[in-house]
Amino acid sequence: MDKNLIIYNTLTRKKEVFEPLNPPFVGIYVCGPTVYSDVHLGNCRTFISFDLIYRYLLHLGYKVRYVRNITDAGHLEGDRDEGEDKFAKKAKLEQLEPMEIVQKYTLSFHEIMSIFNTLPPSIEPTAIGHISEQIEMIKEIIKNGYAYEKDGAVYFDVEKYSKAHPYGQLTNRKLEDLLEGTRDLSGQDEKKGRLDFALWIKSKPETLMKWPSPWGWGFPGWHIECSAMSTKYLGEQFDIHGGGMDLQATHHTNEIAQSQACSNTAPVKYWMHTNMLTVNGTRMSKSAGNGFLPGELFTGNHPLLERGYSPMVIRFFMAQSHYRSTLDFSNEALQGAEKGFYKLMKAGETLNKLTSAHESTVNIKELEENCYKAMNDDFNSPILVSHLFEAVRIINLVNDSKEMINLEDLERLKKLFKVFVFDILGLKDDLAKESSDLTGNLIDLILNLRLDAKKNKDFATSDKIRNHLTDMGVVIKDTKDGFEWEITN
RNA sequence: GGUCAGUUGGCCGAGUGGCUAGGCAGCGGUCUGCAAAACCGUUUACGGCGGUUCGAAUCCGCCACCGACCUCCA
Repeated sequence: MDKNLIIYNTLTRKKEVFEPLNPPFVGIYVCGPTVYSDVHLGNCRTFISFDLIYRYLLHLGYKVRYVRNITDAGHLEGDRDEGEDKFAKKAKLEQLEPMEIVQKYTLSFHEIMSIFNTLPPSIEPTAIGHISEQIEMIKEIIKNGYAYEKDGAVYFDVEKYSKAHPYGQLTNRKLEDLLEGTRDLSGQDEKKGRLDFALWIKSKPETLMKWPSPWGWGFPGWHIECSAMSTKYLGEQFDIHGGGMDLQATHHTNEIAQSQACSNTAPVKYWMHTNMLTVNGTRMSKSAGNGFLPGELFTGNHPLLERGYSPMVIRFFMAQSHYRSTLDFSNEALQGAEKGFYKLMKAGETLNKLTSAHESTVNIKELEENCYKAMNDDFNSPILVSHLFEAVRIINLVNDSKEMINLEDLERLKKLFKVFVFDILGLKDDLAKESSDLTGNLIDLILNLRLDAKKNKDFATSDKIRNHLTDMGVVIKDTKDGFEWEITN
């Protein structure tokens, strides 16, 4: 098997051969959700993308430690160390304790992730659970001279840091450009430099979520949690750090600076960023009113949705685009994906019924190589999907006796289908075919009566039965000397 | 204004300096009592204008449009 995995590294803006720091171990950290409201569908895309990456790394035989955090404290509105705490605001709004907010949305996040059939991460640390680690890291950064305390708050000194290390490398920006863009500091601001960001924020008397620190009561800044937790579980240097593209400029840039300032090493070898989700061409966002929640997408209960789409259809839809491209949601696109997905699932069923011949007229080995080639090229799932439809074509042709397959190839094809469709793409067949024995027996009985009618050329009766059953969601397919049926919806 | 992406056929979406991804939809056909499913065939697209090249949708430049982040505003 070709293990020549290539990953696009945001840091270098190039595709690079993936070489883990300590093979066969791979450490991967993905910025998780801030659990102050229902998980955004864009977040889901990021986590589904990294689920695919995680699954493929596992399939290649790596011993992967996948860390995805839960942000449950310290995330202020506007990401600029000012404004209200997201949890406190929501708590006030819903008349709950901040920790009730955290619990509520953590649970719903896990539920949605499980519905999308994502594997749970190896470790899912929370910011609140790692306050002391964050404090220790801040102390170290102060000791190294890259942070300063001011009236119970601690800020990172970006300008000083940038003299020793490149600061904006993740977005290819120079410090001067960044400085140019910021406005003058207002008089009461405690920051020395315009670009400085908070590592520790002093609490106000009314702040509910606060902890003691060497600088008094307060809470950690948003960026420090990821640096502290990734260091704790993956070490000062680890292989892959991922997240949405919107985190690249600020959050990840500051993460690099913090870790570098603390332990004097670049924390991450490969930075990976997933692209945004759009709806009818524009970015999905709450303010634009074009965002829907995962639940609304499943049920179709949203003005922009003609109807609901199953979680696996959505997962398949996402797999049909590359993680670094924007993906556009529209009813037309989703319905197209739905057709394709069930075609793929049906082929999987057909595959299990195929019989082998003495020789093969199809090339399964080549197909398999193509599948690996696609995934090895920066996890190119759309190309993989296109090859899987080649598999679908082969399956159907063999089923129609238009091609032949020998036992060895058939086993290879079955394995390929299972590995790529279910293990790697993380899909599962969700066709509603659970029916009681009674229902099944009744349908068989009715269809046998219809078969009799057909034999007597009583097509009026046979069509009447078929039409009625079709209306009830039972799809009938006549075969040479009998029938097949399945229940849809 | 700055930085970075992108603009592909009816829709969604890959990709590559020459060998026409794939899915959905459409059309024609095979099969079928008729259907459905499946299969076969079919519609040859790469924002505009220049340039490099034997050859560019693919490389370069300019322009237009769209998006993200920063800024602004909240």
